Amino acid sequence: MTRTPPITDAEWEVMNVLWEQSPGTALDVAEALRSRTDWHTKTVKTLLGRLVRKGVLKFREDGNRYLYTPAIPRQRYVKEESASFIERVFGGETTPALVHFVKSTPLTQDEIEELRRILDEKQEGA
Amino acid sequence: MTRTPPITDAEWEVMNVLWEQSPGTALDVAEALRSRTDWHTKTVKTLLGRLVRKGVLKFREDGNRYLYTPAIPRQRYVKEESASFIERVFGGETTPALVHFVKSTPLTQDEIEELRRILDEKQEGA
DNA sequence: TTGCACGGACTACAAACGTAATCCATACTG
DNA sequence: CAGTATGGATTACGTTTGTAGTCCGTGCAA
Repeated sequence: MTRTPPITDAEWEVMNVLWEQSPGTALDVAEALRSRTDWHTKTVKTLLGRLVRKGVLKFREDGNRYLYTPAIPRQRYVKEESASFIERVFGGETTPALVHFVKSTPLTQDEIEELRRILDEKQEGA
Repeated sequence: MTRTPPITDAEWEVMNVLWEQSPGTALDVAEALRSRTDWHTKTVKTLLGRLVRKGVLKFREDGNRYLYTPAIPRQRYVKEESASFIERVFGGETTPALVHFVKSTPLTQDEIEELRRILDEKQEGA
């Protein structure tokens, strides 16, 4: 369980594409991002290269291009990023953070039900 | 409602001190941070200066030094930072984010109760 | 009264970032 | 076969960030 290398905002965009669907070529990623960003393909390639160097992406050759695949599961990053976010914004206090989110997120009836179920499960587990 | 200027990790540390208690001198802040960081006082002053330039902090003179006070409420930043975090990590989907947090946060009985109450309130509001 | 300690202003400076452009090999187009 | 488009590798470059250091004025200690 080597430490996960920190990734930047721009790199998150790229990873989100590949976590969603992989493997993918540089062009695949660039096109997927075209709707959200206006990055030049070159820019995307730079980011892919940096991610490979960091060990967050792997690739295998396919003819003359690379097929990229995440080397670290999204889950790991979600966990870390969440922790560092809560640390920064809520001083590490997860419960206040949670309360804040529940209060400030608009929820449908169904979603409220779902959250209740989850709370029930937690209560049993404990 | 002018846009809130982005603040960095280091700047958050400083702001957290002053949001907690203000006004405060540079030395106050530096000392409050001493437990969490090992920043030189000069470093803290640089950060204070940057925050003032960004308009996130105000100050008034008090003899030969400044008394700093937040110019933007913590609440605004919590909201923004939360939004950008969720955008990045959960692609803007707040409900999955919420579910993730509820599932992954260890909660006491009381906290579970509290969250249930909050859900009840939301349900009534709707 | 002399000098230093502390305050803020300004300057420094390497690493990380965002955002490409250039270089070079090769594959495809005509 | 010539020229061009494409792919990755390398290089670029201004800005932001973390982390101070230097400069200069002044109030306090001796």
